[in-house]
Amino acid sequence: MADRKIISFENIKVACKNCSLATLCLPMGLAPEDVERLDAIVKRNRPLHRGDHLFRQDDSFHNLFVVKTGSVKTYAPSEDGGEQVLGFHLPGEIIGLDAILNNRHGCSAKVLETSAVCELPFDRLEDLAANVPSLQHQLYRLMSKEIADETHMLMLLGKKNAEERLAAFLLSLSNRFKRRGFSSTDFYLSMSRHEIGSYLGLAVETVSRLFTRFQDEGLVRVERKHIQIIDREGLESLVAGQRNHRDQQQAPS
Amino acid sequence: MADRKIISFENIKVACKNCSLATLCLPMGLAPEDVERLDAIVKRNRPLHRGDHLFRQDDSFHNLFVVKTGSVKTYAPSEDGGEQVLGFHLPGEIIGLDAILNNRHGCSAKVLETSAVCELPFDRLEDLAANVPSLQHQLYRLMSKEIADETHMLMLLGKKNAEERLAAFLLSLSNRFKRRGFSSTDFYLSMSRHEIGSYLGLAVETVSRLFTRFQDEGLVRVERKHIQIIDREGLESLVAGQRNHRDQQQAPS
DNA sequence: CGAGTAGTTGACGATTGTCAAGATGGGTGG
DNA sequence: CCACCCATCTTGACAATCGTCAACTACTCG
Repeated sequence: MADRKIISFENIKVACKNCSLATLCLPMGLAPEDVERLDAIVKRNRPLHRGDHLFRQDDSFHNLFVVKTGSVKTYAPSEDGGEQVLGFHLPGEIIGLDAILNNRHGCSAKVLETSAVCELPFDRLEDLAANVPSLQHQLYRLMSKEIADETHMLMLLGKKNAEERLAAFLLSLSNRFKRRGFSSTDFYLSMSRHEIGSYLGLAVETVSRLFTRFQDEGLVRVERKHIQIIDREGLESLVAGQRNHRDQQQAPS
Repeated sequence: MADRKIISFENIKVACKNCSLATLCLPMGLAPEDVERLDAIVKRNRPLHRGDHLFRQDDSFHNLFVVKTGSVKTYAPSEDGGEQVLGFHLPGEIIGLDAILNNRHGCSAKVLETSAVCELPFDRLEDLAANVPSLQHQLYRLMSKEIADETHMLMLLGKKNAEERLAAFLLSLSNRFKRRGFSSTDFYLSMSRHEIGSYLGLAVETVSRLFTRFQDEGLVRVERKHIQIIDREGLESLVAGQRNHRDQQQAPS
């Protein structure tokens, strides 16, 4: 644990070329000299702490952010102080792409735990991309991925029931942890039940009940924030909609 | 009516520089000579008819598509022949951006009525964008808009009830028609009740009931596909969640 | 150690989906 | 040109999922 912390803090300072996330982040597919040019515009800040904001809704847009370690949530604040959670972001994931349109952030971003975050001035990134085709392409790919991911989420919210949503959520986290070199079967949630519910369009109580039910059914072991995936296939067949009847509907012509 | 048709068909052939959509499509903000370069790579096809596909899920990706006249739906087919509608696309809107990631279309696209569609070979567009900064920026903006729009839809599906969803849908169409020079208060739906329901995550019957209720409450006039917005403000206050209680929830910390 | 927040569990009700039957209208063929 | 047919839409009755309210437990953090 102490070891992990030290490694994390060293990571904060490392340039893209030495960063373990290079294969899923912006540098993916870039030639070494182009990575250096990218490195030159990346700002690396001190670690942020739980509750710190990367930006708030309506802030003017200057930088994209990439999570390096830790996790971040994006959310839409509502007048009455409520929050609709829009996404959870793990290391290597880019935040802020929706702000290019109006040069203004459409949502807020807050770190969920002590996290390191890289900052990329978008205007300089855009200039660099114009001169580095592989970077330009990678930017398009990352934006495309954001669109595809959100489309996937639309399907989840549009036609899946509570149980399918939570199962899909757990599997998504599992897969993302795996790609980042963490265990895919044993991890800690950095977000609250309430935040999970908000993200999945469910009440806290429903999330809580589902966790206990999944545990009773032997799909997972849950101990507050600590999750162990016991029966991955079971979860997958839930997502596939084994019990989903709305699926059968047709939307003809 | 005959007049409208003739105008539509003339539109099909016009180059970007003469196209009435130039202010909301790719050419927005481009210098005239750059619009000509863009024109050079745009393919303009014969009109498509109801039910024709632009592409199907898993097709390999070569072109982006822009609706010129008519309307198109994107949807995710499911094994059993069902469809989950992902979006409805009006003139000036780009389709296919989610396919850049894997060079493969993640959904299918089908025209809802006789429509004209422009085709843009993405690799040539990418090359051109690298040499025309304003085009590159416009491409980023359009992708950003796609992300922002989907985020908006996530909020709709995540925390709005049936009535709020349908009201938001009608207002969205109204606004989009207005920007395109059509009436914002009197229009025809090119999609079925079933497709609306699929898009909004509701059963057909719920959509149908809501239409009659909205009409009874004097918000709209509905006559099958013909919609007239009577009380725009009433619809807006519905969307704002006048009756929505889930809104009051907090997602603390 | 105490207070407040997060999580769990139970009881209940409302919204919305499901099933079924009927109405409407557009399209086609005689 | 009319009539029939089939898909779409509407309406009603019922049921189930999931949200709401409430009480209680268990952490976490000063």
